[in-house]
Amino acid sequence: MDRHTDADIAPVAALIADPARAAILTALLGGRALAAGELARVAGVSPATASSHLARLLDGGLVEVTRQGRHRYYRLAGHEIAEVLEVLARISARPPVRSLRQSRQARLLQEARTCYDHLAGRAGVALLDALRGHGCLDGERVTPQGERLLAGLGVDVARARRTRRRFAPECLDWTERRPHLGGALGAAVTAVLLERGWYRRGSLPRAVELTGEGREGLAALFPGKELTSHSPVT
Amino acid sequence: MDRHTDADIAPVAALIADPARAAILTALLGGRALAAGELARVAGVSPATASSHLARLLDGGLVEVTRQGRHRYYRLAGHEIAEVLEVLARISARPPVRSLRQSRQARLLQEARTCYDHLAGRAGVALLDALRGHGCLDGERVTPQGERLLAGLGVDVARARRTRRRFAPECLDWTERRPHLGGALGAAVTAVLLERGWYRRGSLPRAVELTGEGREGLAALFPGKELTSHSPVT
DNA sequence: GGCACGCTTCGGCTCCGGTCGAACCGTCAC
DNA sequence: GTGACGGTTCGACCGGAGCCGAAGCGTGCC
Repeated sequence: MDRHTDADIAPVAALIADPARAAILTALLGGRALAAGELARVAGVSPATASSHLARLLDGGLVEVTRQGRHRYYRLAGHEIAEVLEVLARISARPPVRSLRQSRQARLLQEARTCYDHLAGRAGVALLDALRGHGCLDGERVTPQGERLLAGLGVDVARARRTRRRFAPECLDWTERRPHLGGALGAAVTAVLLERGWYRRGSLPRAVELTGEGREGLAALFPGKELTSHSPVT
Repeated sequence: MDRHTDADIAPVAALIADPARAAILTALLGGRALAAGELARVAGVSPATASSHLARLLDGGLVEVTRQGRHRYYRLAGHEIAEVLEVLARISARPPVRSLRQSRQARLLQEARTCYDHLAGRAGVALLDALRGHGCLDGERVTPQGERLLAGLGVDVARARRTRRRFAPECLDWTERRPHLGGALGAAVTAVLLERGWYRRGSLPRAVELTGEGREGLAALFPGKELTSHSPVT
């Protein structure tokens, strides 16, 4: 068989294969655009090296850039890219935890993080469970009851449905090994949760944390459910 | 942020990043186990080089091997690996077609191929459409009507449901850009189609082709639907 | 204007990893 | 046994890619 009849996956894989670039891409999985300097720090390389990596990622279409003053903010080029990184993470070994600080950071990410633009980790899995448990979702369809609940929360379900992106796929969580809500609906719900201040961005690029209002709001929305683990991460 | 708190995706990506290894993995997407020599030919490298690549893939857990006499047959290490390759293919550029022969091969693969262990290409997409169009599937659930139809075909739906693998996810087809049936159910259905001789393995590693019985059988099963394109690939 | 800062470009260094031929090991055929 | 064949291992070669310091470019601040 002639290999040229197939899509050429090697070049894209090569872009992800470098440790510095992988670190950059993983940091961008947080969904926010980050400045080149920050990314250099994240990847543990000099600004010169990071710049060269970013140029290659840009050329390969994995990231996009916007200039703002003397900063250049980089972000992932789309949710398909995020999907590739998530799927890769699922079959990659989790490196051993080396320090107390790392262990705390790891636990923060396991608890609640963004997966590009939707909620993941224990919180994301629990949210999907709660939606299903309250009969808001049937497969990928939103039930009438779900429409009411989401509308009350401020989620524009109809708008999410109009996008070309898949509506409400399950996204297998690589720390929990169980699904959380992805797709256009997952992104819309997560955007609302952040706007309302129920979750806020944490100190790590991908981490988010539940706020006091969030705890109350979610408890009212899903009575009898606990959306996060009982012991806060310390 | 410390990058060690995340799964490190770079090593796995590096395994896929080499053109020869990518060709080997893509060939193994056909779902069959192939001998080392065949894979060397497919990748366009010497047996020595291929052997070194296969050793690395084995070490990285991407492939498995079984010895049979003086042959060693390699296969993908699981459907998660196949998933990674498919997702990567989706964001990778399709290389330009260079010759008539390649163009014919490409058209064969577009028409019908296996995606590790389930049917893909136009045929796979049409099959999912037919199942949905006849009310056999509702989201990921099999309807009573679907149970009857699949049982008549000889698919053991209950057994597919018992596996730990996801039951009936949609798998976005990278040539058609529309979903086909994946997961445990997709694999079970495809196995039956091959057992019955409705499809048979083609000359290319991943290609399959509809047989005469297959055309009749599918037409009887899904009256009024055409499961493949009207013009045969020549 | 002048300086500080963020980022990129350039040049040169180093090293990892892909490549093959040749030799080696095991299996099958006769 | 002996030869053919499939596959792996070894050793040597070579090119590409990652790395950094220094210099260059543009923007913002005072």
